[in-house]
Amino acid sequence: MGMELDDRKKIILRAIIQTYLETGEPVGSRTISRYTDLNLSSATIRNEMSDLEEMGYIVQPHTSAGRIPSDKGYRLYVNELIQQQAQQNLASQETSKMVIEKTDRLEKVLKQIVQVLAKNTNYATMIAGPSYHQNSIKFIQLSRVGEDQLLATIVAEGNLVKNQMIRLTDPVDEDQTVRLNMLLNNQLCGKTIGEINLDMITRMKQQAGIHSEVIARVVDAVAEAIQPDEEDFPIYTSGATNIFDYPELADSSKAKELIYAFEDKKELAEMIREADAENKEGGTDIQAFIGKESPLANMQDCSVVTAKYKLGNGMMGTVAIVGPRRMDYKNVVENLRTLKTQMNELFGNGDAQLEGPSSGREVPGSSGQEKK
Amino acid sequence: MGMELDDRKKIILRAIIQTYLETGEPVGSRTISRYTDLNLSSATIRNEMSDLEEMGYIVQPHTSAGRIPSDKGYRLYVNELIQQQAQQNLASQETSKMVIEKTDRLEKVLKQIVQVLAKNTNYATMIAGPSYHQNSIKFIQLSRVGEDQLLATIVAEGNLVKNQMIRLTDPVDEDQTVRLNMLLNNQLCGKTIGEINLDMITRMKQQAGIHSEVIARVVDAVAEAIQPDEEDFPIYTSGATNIFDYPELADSSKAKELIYAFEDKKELAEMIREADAENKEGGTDIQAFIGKESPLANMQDCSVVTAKYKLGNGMMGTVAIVGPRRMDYKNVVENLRTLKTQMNELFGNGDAQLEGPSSGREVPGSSGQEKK
DNA sequence: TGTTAGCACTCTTGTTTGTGGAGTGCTAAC
DNA sequence: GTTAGCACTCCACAAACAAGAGTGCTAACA
Repeated sequence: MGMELDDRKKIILRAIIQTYLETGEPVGSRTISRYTDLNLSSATIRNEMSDLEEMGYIVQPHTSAGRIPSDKGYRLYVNELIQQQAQQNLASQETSKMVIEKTDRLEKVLKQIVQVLAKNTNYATMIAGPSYHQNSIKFIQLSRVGEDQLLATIVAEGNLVKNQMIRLTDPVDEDQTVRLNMLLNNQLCGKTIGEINLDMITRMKQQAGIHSEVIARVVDAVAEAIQPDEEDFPIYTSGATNIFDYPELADSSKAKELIYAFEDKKELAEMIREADAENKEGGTDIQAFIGKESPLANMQDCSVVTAKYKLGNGMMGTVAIVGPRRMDYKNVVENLRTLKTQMNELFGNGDAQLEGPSSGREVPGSSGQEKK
Repeated sequence: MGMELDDRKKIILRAIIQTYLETGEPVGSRTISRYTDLNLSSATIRNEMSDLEEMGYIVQPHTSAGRIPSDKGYRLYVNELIQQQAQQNLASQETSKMVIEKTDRLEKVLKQIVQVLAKNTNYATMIAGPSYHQNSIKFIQLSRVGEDQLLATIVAEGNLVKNQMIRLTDPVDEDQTVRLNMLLNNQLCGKTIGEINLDMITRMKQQAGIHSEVIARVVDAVAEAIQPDEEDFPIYTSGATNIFDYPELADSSKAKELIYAFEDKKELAEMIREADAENKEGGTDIQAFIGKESPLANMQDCSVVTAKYKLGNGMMGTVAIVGPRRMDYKNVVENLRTLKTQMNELFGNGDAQLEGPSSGREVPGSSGQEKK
């Protein structure tokens, strides 16, 4: 019995998958017989398909229907695709129609990315910005806003900015503010946010001595500001409604769950984390989760393709594209690859060219011109 | 012919509407005959319904089906509802299960509001935060980040904070920075952001004299930071997926448009603006847009109920609830009313109790305790 | 004059039934 | 190993049908 996956079977499998991706309907032996240049009759194809089914690469929705690819079949196809692409990754990039405008606000870049990807692929896209957590603090500016109010402005590597209002029980004067400012800077500058732990904070409180009450509050506030909270993992999405274009996802119950995930974003953050975790072991930067492999329960009927990108200043972002199982993997992978080169062009050459957002978003960036 | 809307007709109409709101299905004469305590036979009801239809308060989906309320019918019902509620608005408020936690970050309050409303009503909700535009500038802090970089931190009334990175062509020293800082503060403090126009900016550039090149860039940057941009109208949404629970909105094409509006938010901003515009003329603070009255083309099949709230520091926010035509107006209006009292409790007593977000969102607020 | 019972009629909704088509598996011939 | 042929299966779609809900109208009634 011809039970190994010889070349002919591969060709047929690929033909089945490609046809199915285009039409979305189970594909029969006759179609393949014409579609390929193998010059085989439908009967022969039928035999091969029977084998392919037994091997688990394709399935029949019901007897006497055509075949559709199984997750295993997609897997094979996608793996090949990713490897192929990796080799000739310079060839097709020039043909890309992706345009990421230069801008100096990270937030805007991220929004653009998801929008462009959503438009190019017609799937739902998302991107997770860099986590504030791994950046080190550049400096802290303490300003008196009123008698008993201070504003702490914390600037981290990559020009991420966070603001924190501090309301005090007792008034402070300008002098104290300056001293506090120095103390904070001495202790915290250069440390990464992850490094700043409770130990350090209590030590600072002790060193404070005289105004220990005031400083306790200030230090606490600053500590809170830089603690990674839910907002620390900013996520932008675009094209969530694209899923309505794919009938297999558009029925109310599934669509509701998917859309909810894109609205809520907490689940998405979870997904990104899981995807990143798996990505570490694997070598490639592009990762595909097909059907049941999907990291999220809601997305068992979808495929998710993720990729990691440099965002300047050593920050990394992860982008994910969510579509139906029968997504156009080729197009998706191509888009992700061209995005990669674009990002390298934008951020590859060394130093900061854009400001990071505060806590990931929404703080206006520079109007400074980029050095071209 | 009994062509004026006498009391009995009103009762029947109300009964029809209420029943329809509950069941979602056309309601027949027999149902009303039992449901009301009028003790009338279905035949009589039929006659009355025939009249009501001729008057335009109800319609028949097809011959020999029950009746459903028309927009005009809803209008009457809702108007009554709003007025009734306005009178007895103290009675039922205690029974509310709405809980807005005290917190000192405006952003979080807004998020909470939409979430609670979405949960209580099971409709899609949104809130537009205060526009930065009408607030006046409290002070500006200019900090040197590097040789050729400045960070401008702009604090406005209500403790809205904006950050703006400024990249310069030439380096500046500490001394210049301080002088620039003073100039900016002298000129801009106390002005509302709306007041700061091009005139003022060019005047400042002239006054600058010596480092006019540097100051031009700084002033421009600050000006840009406080210009109302798209982000100036922050909108939070929740429960967009609730619309899937209402079959009349859940079919793909309509759902797609609605969900898209909630994802994109630009359209929502537009809607809020229109609603606010209409709200000015009308006296009441709660406004209902029923079916075709809806301010957005996408929402012609929905009803939208909006309300305005104080958010402290004289800021106003507008909240909107979007559901099917047959939404539970009573519950919605009740929820909006209790929200109103809650907000008054939280923000009614005078001064700033929370920090505003930068550009409306995402800047960490104070950990300072509220004075209770 | 307003109210009610009765009845024929209409329209929707759900179910059943039947038919065409696409596709398969198998067998036998090449 | 490949292919033609054929019987069989199953879905998708349409037509036919029955049940139910509700109406409008007419005629009787208080």
